[in-house]
Amino acid sequence: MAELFQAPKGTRDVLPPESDRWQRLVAVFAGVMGRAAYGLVQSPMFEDIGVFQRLGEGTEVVRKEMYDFYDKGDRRLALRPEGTASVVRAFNQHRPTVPWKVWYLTPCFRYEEPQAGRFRQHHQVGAEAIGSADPDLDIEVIALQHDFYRALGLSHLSLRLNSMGSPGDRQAYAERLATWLGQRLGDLDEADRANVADHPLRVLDSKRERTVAVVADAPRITDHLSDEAAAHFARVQAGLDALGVAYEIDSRLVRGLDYYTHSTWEFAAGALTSAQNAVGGGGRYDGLAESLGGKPAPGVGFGAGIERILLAADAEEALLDTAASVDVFVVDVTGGGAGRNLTFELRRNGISADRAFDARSMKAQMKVADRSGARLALLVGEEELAAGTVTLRDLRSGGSQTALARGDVVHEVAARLAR
RNA sequence: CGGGCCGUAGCUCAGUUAGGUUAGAGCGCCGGGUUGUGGUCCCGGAGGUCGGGGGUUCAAAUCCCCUCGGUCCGCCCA
Repeated sequence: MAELFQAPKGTRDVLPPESDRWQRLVAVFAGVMGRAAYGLVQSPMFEDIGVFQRLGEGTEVVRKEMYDFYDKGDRRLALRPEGTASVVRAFNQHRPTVPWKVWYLTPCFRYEEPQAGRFRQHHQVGAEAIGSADPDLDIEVIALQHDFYRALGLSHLSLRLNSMGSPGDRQAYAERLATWLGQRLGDLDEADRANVADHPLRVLDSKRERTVAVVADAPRITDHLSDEAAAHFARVQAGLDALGVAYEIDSRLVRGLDYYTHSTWEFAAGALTSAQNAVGGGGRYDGLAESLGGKPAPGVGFGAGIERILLAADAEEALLDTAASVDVFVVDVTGGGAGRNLTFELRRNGISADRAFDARSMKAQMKVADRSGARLALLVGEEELAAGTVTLRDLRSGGSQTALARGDVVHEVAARLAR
């Protein structure tokens, strides 16, 4: 026997019926974004590694989790670890009219140890609005993300919101924080000390006990915003209030990616007890387009992890599996040809239909018909074939049967299904 | 990168503590229950190198060593 291959570590096959939940999730997302005039963008799953390195040298994602490789042309490429960078790169490349409002569905790759809600390949839906600094776009994007979760039936979600201020504010605050933390190095957890000088904001994100205790008293970014940034933040809060999107301000919220300015936020699933309870997050990234070599262009967007959303949905018993079924099941005990033709005739007239294969017995075919969930069975035996008829059996109401002329089948079935 | 738990049929698991007849169950799958008909019920069947390798022993799913997976926690993140 040849070696039995398995899906690589940290990856999963999504099969029916679970894949049906994916389809519905994506359909809900496409609906929410489509109604808000966001269009689908498809971009390559790999890019020049530089595109992702601009996400920030302070991020774990870039520092040690990148799936990078050299291709046959000696180009250094990487599989995308997140969705925003490629979209911004595409924006720079194509210069669409602004604001450019797009959504995406993509796998993301990160080389890390798998655990509950964490994979080497996971999937995100997300949206970006690029080319406008209007705080109403921050609001629009946050509210759309919120509405997406609600449309899925999720209710136990919390939204934490923060502002990183303008790029200047962020820089000034980082320096202020580095100085403050530098005076308390000895009190920090050893593992966090290395970040103080170069990536002080990362220290705010630490979950280590000693560090958390120290950071509780650290200066808050929201106390050091410029007037302009403070006004932006106030407008965002007012807008969310007006749209009924609940949130709490968390001035220590620092997300994993370094490019955020102004609004930054994260949705967590209260129903998830695992450590990986973030189901999505986003922020404004006014400096990213420029750092990717484009003209300066502000932008704002979010990503949401499909696997995590489905875990949260499981916990809330939302977005449940629905048994996929067809309307009609065709049983043919005359060899299969008549049933094949009838099945396609139904399908070509917009009626979902399936059939059995391998010339099995009528009993066996009826079992399959039952499992298929079909409302109606159409039976073709030697008698029907000779008489030019098809027997219609109602599988739900006790099994009443009627004979139909072969030529009337589609019409009759359609009429029955319409009831 | 550090740590815990777990690998026996397609799935969920017994059996491992005190090694011993052809390794079991439920579900699922296939066939049958007399002359074309599902869901309940009954009968039968297929399907497992007990994760892999080595060792101890008359004898290993069971004991020992190594190894590979899976899973979960920390850290980090969706």
